[in-house]
Amino acid sequence: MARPRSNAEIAATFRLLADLLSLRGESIYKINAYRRAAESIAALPEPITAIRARGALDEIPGVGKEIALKIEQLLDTGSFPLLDEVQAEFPRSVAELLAVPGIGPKRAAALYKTLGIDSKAALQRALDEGRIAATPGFGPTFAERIAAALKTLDAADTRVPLGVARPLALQLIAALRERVPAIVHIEAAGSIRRFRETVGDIDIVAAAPDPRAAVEAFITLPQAARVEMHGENRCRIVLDNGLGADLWVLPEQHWGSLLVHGTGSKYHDIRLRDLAIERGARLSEYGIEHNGVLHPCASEQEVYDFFGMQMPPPPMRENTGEIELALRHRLPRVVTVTDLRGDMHTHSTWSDGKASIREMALAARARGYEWLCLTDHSRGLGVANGLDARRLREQRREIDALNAELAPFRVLQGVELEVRSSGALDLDDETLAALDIVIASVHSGLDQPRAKLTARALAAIRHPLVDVLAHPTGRKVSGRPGGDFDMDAIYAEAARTGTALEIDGSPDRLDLRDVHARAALAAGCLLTIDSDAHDAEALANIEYGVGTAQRAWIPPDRVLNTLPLDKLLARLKRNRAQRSF
DNA sequence: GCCGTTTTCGGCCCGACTGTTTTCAGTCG
Repeated sequence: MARPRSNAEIAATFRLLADLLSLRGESIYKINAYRRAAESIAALPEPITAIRARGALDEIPGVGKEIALKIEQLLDTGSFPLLDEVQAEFPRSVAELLAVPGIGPKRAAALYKTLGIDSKAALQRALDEGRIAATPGFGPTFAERIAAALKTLDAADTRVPLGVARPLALQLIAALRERVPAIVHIEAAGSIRRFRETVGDIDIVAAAPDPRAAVEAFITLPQAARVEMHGENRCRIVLDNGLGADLWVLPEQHWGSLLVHGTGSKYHDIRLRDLAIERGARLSEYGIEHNGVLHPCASEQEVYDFFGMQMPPPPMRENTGEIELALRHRLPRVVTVTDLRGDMHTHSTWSDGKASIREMALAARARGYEWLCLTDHSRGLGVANGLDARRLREQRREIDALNAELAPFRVLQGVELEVRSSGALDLDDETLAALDIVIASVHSGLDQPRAKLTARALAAIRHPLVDVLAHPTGRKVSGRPGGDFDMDAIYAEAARTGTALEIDGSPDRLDLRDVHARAALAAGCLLTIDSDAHDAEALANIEYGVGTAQRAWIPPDRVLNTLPLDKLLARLKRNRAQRSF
């Protein structure tokens, strides 16, 4: 490997080291120390090179003298003695075996030493040749299980987008509720509840008087292509698409501790259990054991109350500093769905939406909004039936009539304005000035070089009639990486001009993503959280945007669409007036 | 290897499931 520089690369090196040491049978505590340091480094908000320059490496949680030294050697020379030594013992590709479910360090080391299996590919070959089934200590049962695991590993190679996993989870929950009416609580936990943009498997937790009955019902659901394991209160099925789904069920009095445990993250959870130990107690999904007595926790609040700390919203539970702040009662208040007074980015049948303006407005009002910005595409996006100046004037008449009828609810007329490949805006200033709000989008030419692409975004941000830059990077969760923008330049210019940056809640976009939104917040930017809905139902996608904003610790006073109508209009007007043509 | 509201030594998250285990190791979340 080239010399690691980035936090992610340094973290990956320590993960690899931990894996290789586990093959060697090194102390689990030493291995866990390296793993903890790796996770800690991966979650750092600033480049590790900057921390090193400050001489503050050992201030990183889980990094002491030894690991700090190894980090320095890694940065300077690309390796360190222990890494070289253990790699001489086990080729790094042997670590691939650990990713196969059912193979841990002991079996991986045995496979390498007895059969010379040094990679996932070699494992597959050995299985095909029947060498594993024939080896004492492994046998046909093990070989079968591993072969099946390898197949699903390849099929469901990576994590699936949140926008795919969450609806599946909600379906499973509805189906199970129907079959087991005695279920008291049930929720999608894990990375779904934390609104991570991709999901490794579905975690569902439930409270019911008879856990076993719920487990039995779950494993016989038609959605279960395969049952991987099941016991008294836990089970795991595999869905048709290869995604795993775990269910944990306990009686109602344990619901709170079970939900905390199921929500994670793993490292948040471990940190809580450490806190319990410091107080002479033990925390598990059953509750808190203190002086030999188990105190079940029926609500999450009870768990956090035991530690005298605030309860972080699930998207903040990543052990990236939230626990320390919660202990000091200094957790920032983050924006919630109920803080939002309206949606700033929606479409109708006037461009490529599926619902009329009236349908969108009624659905928005039913959500409890005070206002809705209708932002159909501008003419340049021909595929979306974009609007020109004449059609915008026609649309204004329809909106005015609707507003007369729906008052005090208000539909604001806006546009999602194309920023052309040349950098020019798609409509003239006179047309834009007549609109209530303008959000600008870079849809085309996302493969342009960094300088040109960034210049387009900056031109839009600087334009006095542009209020919001929509989905700023253009990335898609399911694959498209997004344009090579200079994000720091975009944050700086947006902060300077007061142009808001969007967190687009459409689950395939989530753009800005969590880390970008956090950086934008730090740079002093104003944000919007939008659904980008193309039909009435999709207005609910705002929840994904709010989840992403919570992951970025965005407070409500930095989100434009928490403003009531009069303040929003005044804010837009004032911002336009302050920026001269 | 790291760390400290009992500690600079002696701990290190916790419980469930699987397999072939006749009392527990390995793996997982």
